[in-house]
Amino acid sequence: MADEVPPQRYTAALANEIEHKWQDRWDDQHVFETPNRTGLLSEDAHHVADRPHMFVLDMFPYPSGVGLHVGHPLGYIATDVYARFQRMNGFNVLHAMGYDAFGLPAEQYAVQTGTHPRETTEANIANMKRQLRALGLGHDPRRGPATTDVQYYRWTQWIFLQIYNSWYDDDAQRARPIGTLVQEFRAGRFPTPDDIPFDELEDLDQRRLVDSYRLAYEAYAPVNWCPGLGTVLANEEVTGDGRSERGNFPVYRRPLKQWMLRITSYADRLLDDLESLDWSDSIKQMQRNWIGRSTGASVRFPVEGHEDLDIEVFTTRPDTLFGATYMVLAPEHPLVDVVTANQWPDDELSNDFASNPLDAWKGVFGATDPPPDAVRRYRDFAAAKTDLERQTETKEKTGVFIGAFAINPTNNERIPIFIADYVLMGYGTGAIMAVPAHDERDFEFAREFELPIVPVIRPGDEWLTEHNADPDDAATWPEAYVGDGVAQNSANEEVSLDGLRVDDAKRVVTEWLERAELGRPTVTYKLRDWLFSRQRYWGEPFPIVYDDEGPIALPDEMLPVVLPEISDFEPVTSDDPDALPEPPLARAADWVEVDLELPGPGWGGYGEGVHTYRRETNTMPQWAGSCWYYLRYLDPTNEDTMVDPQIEATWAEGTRVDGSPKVGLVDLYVGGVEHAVLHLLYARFWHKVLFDLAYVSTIEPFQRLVNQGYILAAAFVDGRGTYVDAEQIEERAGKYYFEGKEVKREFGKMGKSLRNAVAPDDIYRDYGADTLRLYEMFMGPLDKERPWSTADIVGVHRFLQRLWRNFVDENTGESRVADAPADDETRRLLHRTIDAVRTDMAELSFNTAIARLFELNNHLTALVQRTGALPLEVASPLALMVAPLAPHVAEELWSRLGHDDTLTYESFPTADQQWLVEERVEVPVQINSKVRARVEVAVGADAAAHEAAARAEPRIAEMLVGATVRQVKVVPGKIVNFVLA
RNA sequence: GCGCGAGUGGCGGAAUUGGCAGACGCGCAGGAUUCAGGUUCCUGUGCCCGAAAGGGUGUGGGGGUUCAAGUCCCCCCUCGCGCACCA
Repeated sequence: MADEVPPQRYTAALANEIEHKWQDRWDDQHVFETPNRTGLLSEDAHHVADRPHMFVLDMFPYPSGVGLHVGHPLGYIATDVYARFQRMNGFNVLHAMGYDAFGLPAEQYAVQTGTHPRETTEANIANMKRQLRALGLGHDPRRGPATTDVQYYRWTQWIFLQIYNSWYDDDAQRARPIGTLVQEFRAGRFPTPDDIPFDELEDLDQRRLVDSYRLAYEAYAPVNWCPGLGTVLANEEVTGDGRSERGNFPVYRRPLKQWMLRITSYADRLLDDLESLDWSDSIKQMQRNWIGRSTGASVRFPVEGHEDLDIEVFTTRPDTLFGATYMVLAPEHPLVDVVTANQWPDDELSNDFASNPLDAWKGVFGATDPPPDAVRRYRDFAAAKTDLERQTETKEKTGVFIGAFAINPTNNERIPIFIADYVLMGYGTGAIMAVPAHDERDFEFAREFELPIVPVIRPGDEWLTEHNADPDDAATWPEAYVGDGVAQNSANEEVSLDGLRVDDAKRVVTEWLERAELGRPTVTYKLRDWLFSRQRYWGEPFPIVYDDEGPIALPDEMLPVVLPEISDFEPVTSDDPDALPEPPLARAADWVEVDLELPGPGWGGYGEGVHTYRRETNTMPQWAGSCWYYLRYLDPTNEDTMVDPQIEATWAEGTRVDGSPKVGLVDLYVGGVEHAVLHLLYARFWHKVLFDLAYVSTIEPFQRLVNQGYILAAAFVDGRGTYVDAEQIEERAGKYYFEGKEVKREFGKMGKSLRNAVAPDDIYRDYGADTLRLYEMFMGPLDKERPWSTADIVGVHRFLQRLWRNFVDENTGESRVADAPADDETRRLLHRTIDAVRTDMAELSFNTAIARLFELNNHLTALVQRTGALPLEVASPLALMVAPLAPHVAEELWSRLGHDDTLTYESFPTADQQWLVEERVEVPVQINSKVRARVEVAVGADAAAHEAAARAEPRIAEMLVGATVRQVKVVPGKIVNFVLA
């Protein structure tokens, strides 16, 4: 069998031989080492001095211990094809791969086995590097740091210090060094405690005041505490049903003192600058939703019986203020305890309300006891609900009256105050004015609790007709009216909104609120500050120590703060939500206690002499290292600075796809959609801080983002609902069997959990790496999910075999390429192919580029069979066009054409216009829009010539006999259509 | 519920500005090579009628605009993803 295969056929064995040979050669000759134009790594810059620069980036991987499956490298192959293509277009392309190596799995493995996480991590990185090298990825090996390298995280710590030592100047809309804040205090721009001049404040007060403005600060605030992981988590790491994204443990809201980063100061810029990025609309929309900006007004409602107390609410519908008939506070709102009455109000209610609804307002929680007990009971009820219950439960409104009244400032009506869990403490002010006529939730609540519903916007006639509703009587309404309309019942002595449409009414009422000092225009965000500390071992230590008064930043010279060696890596985990976080580093006693002489700025008196300090024992979250790794790729060996600004500036040059100057540093960033809000938001935030502080010249990190689709694969479930190994499935007559028993087929993301992973090593063995690369690129558009089918691989493998055979005699190994001219038809096809492949590659449309190459190669197969030779003028450009996709075989063919150097830096072929223009073109002829014939006309022929040619076509002529031609439509070069009467 | 995306042969997928639907690949059928299987090469392959010529029909469903619609407009269905009491 195998012995009958021709000795020089392109089989897996030959492919592997070629692949190893070229991978070794690329390394030996440093082919993919990309020089900087200036600074470090610029020794070879003369090669590229005049080349434009391009930065092509992958989301770097976590070096997992289980190794890669074929779904992982999809994006890496795509960026590699693009990077190779652009190198051949004359760009100096930066393409490298680092490792996001801090994180839980290595630490959990360490807990189980005692193996130091560093050891596990390094072994995993080595294995992953081996697997990626086998794919032939053209990475600069000098530029891929691991976030766990001390020389890397030293700069992560340094960036933290920059953030810590900055404050956000809202007027200038940018971060500024903390020193300038002191100047502002001295100049009197910001208030000081008790209006004491800054320099007359106690040192400690100065320090506290300044600390409260920093972009990195400690806060005692409700955070996501996950006892199951033994750590706190960022909002972004908690799933919708209140569990940890990692490990799926329950998460509890608890007030704890933690490090926070002031990302909310950047909310507007993070939102607005999305406009200038070439990202998909869906990712932009996900970021917009996460930031959640809404504009409206905050309004202060006086509270009856509390002269100097107002409750502030936020609303996006200030135009409906006259219709506010009650108020709702979040159950945990701090003013609830102040405002709650001791007794229920008595009959006086019936003076203000048509009937006495007190019993309805008390509901089940206040039925028997006075308001304070009702409040306590309701709070217990609300707190006991998990987030999951809140979600799955029908959104039935619950709540209770707290016995107190606020005053609607527009009309001085008494409005009852409720607490209800449909108002969230975490958004706006944690209190709302309820306008049941024009808000669905308030409407439901009002119906439930028999509260008045006052229409202040007249619904459109269509809505009124449809619901058979009376515009003045909300009792006839089936639901709230939330659309546009004309304001009504909205006038007092100072202001009238009546007759205004919603937008105008908003403006007018907001102006009045400001004049009357009752409120002001306000913008709120869903985005919260970023919880930045974790109770883990395997992360970056903070460059922070404490004295008795609080945190102190270490000076740059004391970096890096190296992670101490300890033996017990285990965080204290528990099922008890009341357990306290306890970081493993706290156990490293000789590391935690440290004697230092700090050259402090003078506040707090910690600058003089050697003192004993305690180190911060929390570590940074995994996102810290991934926030800036792309910057380190630019200047990975620099020991003096994070990145040489001049080097950053050269890589920042360039244009967007549409030719306008780019605002983001990285030209193309490819990665998974799962980072839509986490990594991509955090990295943008850090980049903007670094921009404000003039460490980088770009306002955004990633100009163009492409999310590659997942690779799906068939997965099989047995009768018990367990996934079984997809490799052991037998198919018979459209049914699937595992160990003889029938199983059900599903499709899902390839991976360990569905037991449907395919290892790249198996594919190399059976087909070679070039085949794998080509297959992954041929499966479909990069950004679409696609089902893996090992059976389909033979298609691209056959292409490579045919390609090989067209160049090389399978039996003798001799070249079949001859320096003879190609015929015109072949030339035309070649140049059309070049033209199309160029366009497709530039648009990342690799699947269609490959299809074009198939067509050309199929044509050549017939040609070689007919003539016995492949013309050199076709062979050379073909090898070059294949090179980005299947670089090993292309290099081999190129060298067999007599070239000594790698083709990496050869020019990508350019189509000769002469061979793109056809002399004659075939045009379909339609009768009544159905194609009935085709005619050939000269290119550039006019409409009359087209019509004449069509009429001369025998079949058309026949069909036109005796028919009345009502109209003839001609689009020259495209179509002729006879419209008959 | 809101937002985004997608629905095209047996399968993966192609189709600038509306202008020959199904490129390319898999699979399938037939043929050549072969003792045979496999490989390789050639031919065919949306569906229906037909020996063929040819005809009809066809891009989730329904309507519309147009000489012409996968593409534009309106309504609906299904699937995937994200968000979800955000005031």
